[in-house]
Amino acid sequence: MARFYLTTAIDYVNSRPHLGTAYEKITADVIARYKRLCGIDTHFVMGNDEHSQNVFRRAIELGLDPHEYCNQMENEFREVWGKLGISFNDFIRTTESRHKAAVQKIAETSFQVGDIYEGYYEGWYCISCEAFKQEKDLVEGKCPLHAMLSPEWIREKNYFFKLSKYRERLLAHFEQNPNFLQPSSRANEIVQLLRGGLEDISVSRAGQSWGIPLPFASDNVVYVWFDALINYASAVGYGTDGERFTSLWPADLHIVGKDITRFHAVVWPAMLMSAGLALPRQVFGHGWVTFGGQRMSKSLGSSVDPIEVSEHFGSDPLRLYLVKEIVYGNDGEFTWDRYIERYNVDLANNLGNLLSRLAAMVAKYSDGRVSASGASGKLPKVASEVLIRYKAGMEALALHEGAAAVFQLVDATNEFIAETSPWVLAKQPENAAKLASVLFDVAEALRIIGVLLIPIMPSASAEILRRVGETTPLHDLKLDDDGCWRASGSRNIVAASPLWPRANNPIIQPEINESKEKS
RNA sequence: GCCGGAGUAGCUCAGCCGGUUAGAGCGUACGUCUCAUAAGCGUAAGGUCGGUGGUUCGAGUCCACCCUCCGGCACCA
Repeated sequence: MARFYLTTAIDYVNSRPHLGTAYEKITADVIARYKRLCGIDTHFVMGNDEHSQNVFRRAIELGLDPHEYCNQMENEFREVWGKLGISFNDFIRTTESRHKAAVQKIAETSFQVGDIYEGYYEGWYCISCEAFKQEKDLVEGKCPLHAMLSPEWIREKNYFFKLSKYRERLLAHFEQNPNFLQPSSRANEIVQLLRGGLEDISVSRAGQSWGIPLPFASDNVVYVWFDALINYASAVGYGTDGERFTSLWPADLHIVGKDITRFHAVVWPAMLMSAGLALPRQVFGHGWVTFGGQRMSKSLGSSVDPIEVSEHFGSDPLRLYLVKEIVYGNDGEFTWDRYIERYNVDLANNLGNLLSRLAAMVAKYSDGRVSASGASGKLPKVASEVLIRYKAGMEALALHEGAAAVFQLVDATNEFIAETSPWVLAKQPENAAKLASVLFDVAEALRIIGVLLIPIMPSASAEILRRVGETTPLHDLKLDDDGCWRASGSRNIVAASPLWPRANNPIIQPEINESKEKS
């Protein structure tokens, strides 16, 4: 059986996830569910990144043991992902022993082949933070968190990874695998970077307790990327379950934010080369969800709570909005006005209303049941064209195109009803066969719509399929069979209250904090 | 400063390798059906495609310069 291993970036546990973070998980989930719908054995991994001095400090501030703090954050994250319908198969935390084993194994392997060596790292060091600071992070030469103290220029012995050694191999990989990093504009940036040369990177810090010790130098803990990136391997058994690792590695797709594509497209592949492991097949760098024109950020007051959004209409409309309205790979704006607009148009007026129209007509004209009659109108052809466009979009990670294709079938079905006017046919006994055919076609189009929407709106799809009499359980439906027109059988059509009531009253918008004027 | 991206109808955006009257959705105006969630369907108005100058038989689509906005420029997840 074909398999697909998909990951998102693991998240820093500094606060509850905002809509921007949720966007990444939702789009990845759409891909995962799409692959499953295609009958592919899909393994979808997410997780939390817990080793960081910031996390450690935050826990201390709250008077918590860091592990305890991370446990609490895990629960919060899991709760949000659960409410958004994220169907991950595994959730990895970097403090888990399986992760520690993998990091140490890769570090050891890399060390053995001579890719990790002792060196000196220099920089501004804030004593209170117990961490090095970048020049750009300092405000007037001071640590923004501890402005009372002047940072010190410190030279520390730690370990470096020979990133520079892999420059040519990485360049060759980019040349030979033009789809390795998407969107392609990102790949161009990376190639430029590689041509310009690579510097070795520091991969450890001395004198810290919160982290994974280097196996060959236990007074050093592994630093940031050399820890976090390895989650993709540790989650599938590297260092703990070789058989499992062999069956799942390499990853087919890493979904990450565009800001960290470099680490996934340069550092991570180099680490894998050093450890003698295969590279992931593809990395996709998505854009930001902006709010008020700005990237979501708690400190700027430009963040939106995904749970708050989903409490209005449910998680499905939010998922649809994010997938359909934002070109995957580009930035996209979230506004409450536009969100409500799309909800009303796509879901209340078009798809939801279509479902109601069908149910009412079938109840009135056909005793709640539709049967295939042989002759069909234009919908089978439209449906097959839509299926092709849908698949093309999803396969190419143009998720917005896949989603848009489904709604082309919704539109065509509403048009078809207007063109055939079943209410007129119903008054003409001689047109009974025609009427039956029209009603069946509409029901069948809706059934296909329900199937195609499974990855995007899983809960709503289940309800749509129930109402149009699809009896196969959701997880048994397969795109290549059930996404095609079925010109046979008869089905009960369930009449029920509107799936998405029109939102006529404006939502009371949550207070938007004015972003502070930056001086 | 360097590199890259973007600037197309009121709004949000499509426009691949240059080719007939520049597209979609929403919004607006008008018309229309009545099965439906005052939803559906149809028609129309609306754009000198950031600016200037080029290449070309022909440019939103290529080139140069300029203006505006955004991102990246490496140890920050």
